[in-house]
Amino acid sequence: MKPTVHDIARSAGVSLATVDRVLNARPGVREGTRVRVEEAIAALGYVRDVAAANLAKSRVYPFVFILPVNENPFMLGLRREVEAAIGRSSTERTRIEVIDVPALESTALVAALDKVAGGDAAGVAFVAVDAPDVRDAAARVAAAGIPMVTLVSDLGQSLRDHYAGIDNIAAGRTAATLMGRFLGQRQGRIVPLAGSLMVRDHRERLDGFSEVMAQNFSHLTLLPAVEGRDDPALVERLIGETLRQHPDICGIYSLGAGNRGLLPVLEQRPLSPAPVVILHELTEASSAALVNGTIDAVLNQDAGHEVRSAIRVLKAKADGLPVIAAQERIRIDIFLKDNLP
Amino acid sequence: MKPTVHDIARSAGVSLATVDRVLNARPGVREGTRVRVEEAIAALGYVRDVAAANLAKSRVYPFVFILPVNENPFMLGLRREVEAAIGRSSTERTRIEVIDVPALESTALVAALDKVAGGDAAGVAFVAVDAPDVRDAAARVAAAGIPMVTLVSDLGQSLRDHYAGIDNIAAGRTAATLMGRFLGQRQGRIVPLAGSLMVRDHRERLDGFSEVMAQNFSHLTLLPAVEGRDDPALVERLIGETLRQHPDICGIYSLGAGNRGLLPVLEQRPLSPAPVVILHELTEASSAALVNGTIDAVLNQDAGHEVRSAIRVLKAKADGLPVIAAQERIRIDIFLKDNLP
DNA sequence: AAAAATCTGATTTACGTACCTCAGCTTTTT
DNA sequence: AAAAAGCTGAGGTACGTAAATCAGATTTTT
Repeated sequence: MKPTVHDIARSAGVSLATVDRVLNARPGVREGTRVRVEEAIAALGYVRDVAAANLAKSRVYPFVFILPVNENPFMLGLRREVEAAIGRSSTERTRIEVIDVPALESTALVAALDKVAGGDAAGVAFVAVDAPDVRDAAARVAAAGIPMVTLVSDLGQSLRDHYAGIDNIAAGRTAATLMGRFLGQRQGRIVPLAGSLMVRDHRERLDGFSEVMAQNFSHLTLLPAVEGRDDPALVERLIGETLRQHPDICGIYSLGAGNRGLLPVLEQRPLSPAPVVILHELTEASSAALVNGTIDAVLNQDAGHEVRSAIRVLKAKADGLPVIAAQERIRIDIFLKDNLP
Repeated sequence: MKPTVHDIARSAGVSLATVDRVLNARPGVREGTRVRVEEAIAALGYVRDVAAANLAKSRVYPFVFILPVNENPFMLGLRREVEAAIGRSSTERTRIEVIDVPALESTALVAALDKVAGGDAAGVAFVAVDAPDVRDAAARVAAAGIPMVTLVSDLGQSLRDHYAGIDNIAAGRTAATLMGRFLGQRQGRIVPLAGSLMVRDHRERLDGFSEVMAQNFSHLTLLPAVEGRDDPALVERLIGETLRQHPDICGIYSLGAGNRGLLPVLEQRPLSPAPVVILHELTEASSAALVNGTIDAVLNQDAGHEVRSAIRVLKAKADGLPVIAAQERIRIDIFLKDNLP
C-alpha cells in the first residue's frame, strides 16, 4: 500500500498539520522536527499523490504560449495543436493563454516574456528568437522562478528548462546524407533554400547540411543558401533564377517553410534529369509531391508532439517532478513516399 | 467553471444520488428521470473528473502484459520498458502483471489470454501470434469486455481495440526504397534476412520490401529470404553460405532480430564493393555499425513509446474515453549515422 | 518572572466523485 | 384495498491532500 501523509505523521510521531508544513515548505516547524519528518518521508518512500493534491488545491496550471504570427503551414499547424490543447484544458487542468508576437522579431517577444515574468503563470513555452535581449528576458523569467520551455527553435542552453524541438544540426546532416546517397555518382550543384539565416533553426540545419556535404560528398558543389523569407512569390522568383543560372543543379534542400514557392516551380518546369529534392515539414502539398515523385524525402517535426511534450514538461517542472527523458525527445521524422502516415 | 455532479443535480432537479445512479449505470432510476439527467449532462457539457473519480474509488488499473520469452535485444528492451512502467505504477495507479510465454508459439499465449478473460484485469496487452486459436482466445477476451491492445505484432483487425506497433508493410517498403536509392546504378542481388516468416511482422516487412523492389527496382534481383530464427550462430552460417554462393550480392535487408549473427560476418569479412545494408532495431551494436559505416540505415520502433502508448490506450478504453489518435501512432524511426539519439 | 513570540497538535472543511444506508414516495401486483 | 416492489431523496463516509483555525506548549524576549 502506498504511504500517505497519515502514515508519515504516525511514523514521525507528529501531527498531520506538521507533515503538511514540511511537505509544502511552510514556516512553523522546528529544525529537529523537520528533519524527523523528512526522515520518515524518505524511510517510507512517500510520494505525493499529485492527483489528490491538485484536487484539494482545485489547481489549474496557468500556462502561457508565445507564438509567432506566421502564416506558414508549420506555424499554423503548431497553433492548431495549441488550440487542441486548449480544448483539453478542462480535463488536463490547464489554462492556456496564447500571446501573439510578430515573427522573427525580438522586441515583442521580450515584452511578452516580461509580462510572463511579472505574472502568475505556472510556466511558459515560446518559439525562441536567439538574440541577446531575448536571452536577458528569459533570464528574468527564470529569476521569477517560472518554468520555461523553448518550442521549435531553441535559445542558447541553460536558460530554459527544456527544449521541445528537434536537433536541427542533426536534421541538416541527415538531409545531406540522404541527398548524397540518393545522388550516387551524379555530379553537380546543390542549392539550399532557407527562410532566413537569422533564425537559429534554419542556420543550424544549413550548418549540419554543409558540414556533411563538404566532408562526405566533396564531388558535389554547394551553392550559397537562397534566402526566400518563406515568401512564396519571392521563393518562386529566386529559385527560378538560380535554376536558370546553374543548369547543372542536381539537388535542392528546402530547409525552411518555402515549399509553397518551390513546389510549383518543380512541377511546372520539371528539370531533366530530375534533381534530388529534400524538404522540411510534412504538409498536404509536400505529401502529394512525395507521392507523385516531385520530391524524394521530407524531414518533419511533429507539432502535436511538441506541444503535448511542452505541457507535460511544464507540469512536471511546476510540480518539481522528474520527466521521462526518452518520452520527451522530439524525433526527426523522415518520410519517403512509402511511410506516409 | 467546470460543471460538477452538483450542478447536474440542481439543473435536472434531482438529487445527487440519482445523478450518480445515472452516471454509473446503476439501477433504480425511472426512464423519464434518466433522460432528464442525461439531457442536463449534455446541456452542461459535463465530463467526469477522472482524477477525482479514481481517488474516490481508490482505483488501480490492473493490467496484464503477455510477453514472449525471447533473448533478442528488442524483446529484452520491451521487457525493460514494461518494468519501467511497473516502477511508475504507484504514481500512475496501475498494477501490471507480466505473463511470460514461449515465443512464436500459440498454446501458452492462448492459455494466458483465457486466464485474463476469466480474471478481473482492466486491460491486456500482448505480442500477438497471428493464428486462428489466438484469434479465438482474443474473441473470448473481447466478449469478457476487457480492453485489449496488441503490441509490436498485430492480430487480424477488429478483435483488438488498438495496435501499438508500427506498420510493418510500410517499414518494408521504406527499406526497399532506401536500398534502391542508395544503390543507384549498381546491379546485383539483394538478400533479405528474416527471423521466421511465420511471424506476422516479419512476413509483412518482407511483403512490403518485395513489392517495392519488384515495382521500382526491377534491375535488382531479390533472393529468397534467409530464415535465421534470430539465432546468431545459425544466421552467421546461413549468411556466410549465401554470400559465398552469390558473389554479386549488393544489398542486405535484415528485417528481424538476426543482427548479432549478421554484423560479425560483415565486420570480419568485408565485401568489396560494400553492400548496402539496412537493419531493423536500433541497439548498441547496430548503432556502432552505423557510425563505423558497416551498415547504412536502421529502421526502428521505440519500445518505450509502445509500452507507454499501450498503457494510455488501455486506461482510456477502461474509462470509456477517447484517445488522441495522432499521439498513439507508433512511427517508423529511420536512423542514419547523422541522427542517432 | 511575566509577557511576547514562536512552534506544534488537534480538528475541521474542502476538492469532485463513488458508494452506502435508510426513509419515504410511487407504482405495480395480488 | 392491501401488500409488494420499484424509485428517489437525504445524508453520510471515504479517497489523499491542502489549508485554515484555534488551543496549548515551548522558547525567547523584556
